[in-house]
Order: sequence, then C-alpha cells, then structure tokens
Amino acid sequence: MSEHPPFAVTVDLAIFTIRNGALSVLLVERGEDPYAGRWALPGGFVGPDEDAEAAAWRELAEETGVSRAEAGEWGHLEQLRTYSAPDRDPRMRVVSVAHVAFAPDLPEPTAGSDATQARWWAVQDVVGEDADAPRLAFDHAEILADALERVRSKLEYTTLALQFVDEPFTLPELHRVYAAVWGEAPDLGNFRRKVLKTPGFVSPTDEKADADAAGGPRPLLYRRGPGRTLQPAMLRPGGDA
Amino acid sequence: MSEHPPFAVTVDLAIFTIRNGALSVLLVERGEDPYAGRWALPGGFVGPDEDAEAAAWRELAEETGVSRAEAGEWGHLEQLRTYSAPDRDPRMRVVSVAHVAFAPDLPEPTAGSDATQARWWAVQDVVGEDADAPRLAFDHAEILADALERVRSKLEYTTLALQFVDEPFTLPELHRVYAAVWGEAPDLGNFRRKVLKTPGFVSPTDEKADADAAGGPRPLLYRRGPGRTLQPAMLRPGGDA
DNA sequence: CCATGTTAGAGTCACAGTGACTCAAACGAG
DNA sequence: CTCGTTTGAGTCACTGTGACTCTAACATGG
Repeated sequence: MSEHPPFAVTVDLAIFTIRNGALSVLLVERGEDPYAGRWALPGGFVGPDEDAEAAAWRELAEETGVSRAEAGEWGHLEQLRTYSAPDRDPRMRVVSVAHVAFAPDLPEPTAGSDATQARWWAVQDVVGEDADAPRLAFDHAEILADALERVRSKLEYTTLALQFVDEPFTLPELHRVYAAVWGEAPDLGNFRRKVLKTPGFVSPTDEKADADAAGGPRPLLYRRGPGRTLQPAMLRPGGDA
Repeated sequence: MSEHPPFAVTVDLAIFTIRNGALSVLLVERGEDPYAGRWALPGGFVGPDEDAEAAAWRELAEETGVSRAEAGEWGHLEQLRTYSAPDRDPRMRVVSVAHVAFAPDLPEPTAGSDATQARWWAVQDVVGEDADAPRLAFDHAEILADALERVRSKLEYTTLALQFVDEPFTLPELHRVYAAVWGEAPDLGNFRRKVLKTPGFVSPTDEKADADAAGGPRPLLYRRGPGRTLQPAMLRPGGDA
C-alpha cells in the first residue's frame, strides 16, 4: 500500500478540422528521441494544478496558435479514453489521457516547443497503409483510430457537425461535413429533411449565400441551433461496421 | 520538460449486477482516512507491469471473490473515463481510470484488504437524496452517476443486457433487466418482437422454463447470441433526457 | 374438478421516419 | 440565349414502433 510506482500523466489530442473538403488532423513532427522524426499527436504533461481537461485545453490553444479564450468559443473538446500500456513509452511509465477536439477550418499551425514542425494531415493519408503514410509515434495510430471512430459515431446522434462550420453556413456546406467525415454522405434531399425536422439543429436566417462559381441557386444561410442530440439518429449510409 | 510532477494512478470500478430485480452496485466501506467509514467504489493502484484494464480485471476478481479466469467468462468490463481533478484525493495527486463492469447475480462479496466490508447496494438507494443514502467518498458519486448513464445508454444500442442474465434465460427475464436498469420497461410484446427480429441477439432453444409460482405458460428458454450491437437501437420509453 | 387470476406469446392497426426517387426553378459560364 | 449544375420541394413504398387485443397455458383456492 505504501509503494505506488511513479507515473507521468500526459494528454494527447486528436484535433480534427475540415480542410479542402477533407477531414484532417493536426500532427507534430517529433524533434527528439524516442521516435525522433516521426509524426505524433500533439500533447504534453498535465501540470501540478490542473486536471486533464484543463491541460488539453491549454495544449489545444498552444498548438493551434489561438488564445485559450478564443478556443473556448469555437472549439469542442472531450475526453476520449486513457492509454496505459506499461511499455507505451520506452523512457518511463507514462499514462496518457487522450482527448478529441473539433474545430472549423483553422490557419496553418505553429510548432510547439518540443516539435520541429506541425501541420494538418488529411486523415485518409494517415490511416491508410500506403508507403508514404507516416508511421505515428508511440501508440498514436491506435489513439487516432479510436478518435476517428468517435467523431464518426458522434455525427450520428449529436449535432457535432456544427462545430466544423463557420457561421453562417448553408445546408450543402453542412452536408459536405458529413461527406468528409463519413467518406460517404446521405442523399442531400433526405439530409435536408432530417436536419430541418430536428428541433434545434439549425435556425434559419432570411439571407442567401454569395454566388458560387459552380452555378445553381444561392442557398439559404443558417446558424447553429441550441440542440445537441439527434433523436432518432442520422444513419450512416453504409454504416453497419 | 524535466520536471514532471509525480502522480499515482488508480482504477475505480462500478460493478453492476441485478439483485432481487433491482440494479445494484458493489460498494466498500473505507477503513482508513481519508473518508474513513464512508462508502466508496472498489479500486486500487495500477501495478508497475500492468495497464489500467489489467488492474481493473484484477480488482474485479479480488472484490467479487471469484478467480480472474472465471470473471473473464461471465463478465464484461470496459473503461469509463478518467478523473483527474487536482484535489480529488487530499493526500496526494491521484488520477483514477474508472471502469464499468457488468455481471449476472453474484454471491455476497468478501471484503478487500483496505476495506472493512463490502456489499451490494441497490442503485436507487445510493443515488437518491434520502437521508440514509450513503455519501460516497472522493468523487465517487460523480463516477457512479457517469457509470449509470453508461449502462443505461449501452442497453439501447448493444446486447449488453445479456451480461446480466445466466444462461439459459427467458425473454421475460431479459425484459426485467431492462426494467431494472431503465426504471421503466418497454411493452413486453414489442420487446419480444424487437429482440427476436434482431439477428444474433438471442438464439432459441426448444426447452421451456420450469414452472413458476405466479402461474402462466412456461416461457421458452434462450441463449446469448453472437450479436453485439442493435440496429436500430432499442428506445427508452421516456428516454428524452 | 372447476373457477379464477396471471402470464407468455401471437397478432393487429395507425403512424413516424427513411431511402430512393422526380421535378422545377435559380444560377454561372460560354 | 442555351446549357450544365445545384438548391430545394415533393412523392411513394417500405420498415420499425407504440399501443393495443386476444388466446392459451399455467398455479392456486375452493
């Protein structure tokens, strides 16, 4: 009872956004061993006077280069799960409380202190088994896979997609969020019906979007509604897995 | 970068079962300060060579008095979330990886080393605001509330209810699991239709249960099916909250 | 042995939500 | 002005659900 082994506690973040129509995640290149030169999820140690969530917010603000107050306005952050395999860090015993964060399109990030550079990666280019896909450091490939599953399933039963668009937005824009995250989007007509019939999902404005080079009518603009859950859920097209 | 504050890492378990038709949770009475005499969730420190899940399995076996191999057969255990408020333990910085476990009716438990006694509590008697409801130690009331929400929602979209019954079982028995966990049960006829139409939920046998003192036809016996998810979900009767 | 109360399980009906469509109108580009 | 694209309205068949009813199988008490 008196010999508790010493642990270090960190947070790791899977920060998602949508860039150029593709779901993207922020990765940092490690500057030091172990895994020097490999890409990793941003993260850091939990401070003596903060809990894991506060540490995650702090890292989110640092890593994206916006102030913490600003981050609180647009961002959504939640705990994912904790990874604690004894050998996940070769140096010492490190337990990581992983978090997931969502944000609308952000500027190119600035590198943190312990990383040489940071940039957005299309998720497809990271989880793929291609030769040029980066092999992530530590167990971050597993964390990213879990985070990805979390985002995809949360789109089903919450209004989380709103976190990926800037206000005001159009329904086709919101529809493209689903397309980017799920890889496959529901039928646009049915999607509109579902969103508009769900109380509190979006609130309409009486304005129309600016003209689009692609042609077509100018779609109506909406704002985020107060609703947080979808009942019943929006179903993934091929989502039996 | 070189001064990482020292943390202790523990696991806490919310172990649920159904006793006398009521959802119940295992609590231990603390024998020492802090919170001596108060009831708490069972738990313990994560060992140097195990991850949090292994520690949780070990504690589950210890606390319920069955061997770990046996526990693996009937039990289901999963990580809930991690609690890391800086002041959650007055002695030192302790981060707890909480887990949830489900089991069919178990014998009265044996006390662990650091607890004077352990027993099953009906969940209703613990979360209630009654005068004789125990005030749980640490932040365990919050953990229990989160665990309870996890069980209730998992019943909706998984076949988790199977973990609460012994094989073979009848559909009315399974129905009473939903009644106990949700407080309110769906209509029995509709429940049967839903369960039987869901592929892989239950597999029928050609035997009937023994006679019941309450009368009525002897219900058919079933076994657990291989399916793990429900699509679409089973809806809670008043479950808008 | 019969009447009575209880319960398992089958079945019915109306309704909400969904997938897969079609169609008209609004727009930019050539 | 024409053509291709896109928004948004609308239709139709089908699935799943909630709220029922009805019958038959049981135990118990007279």
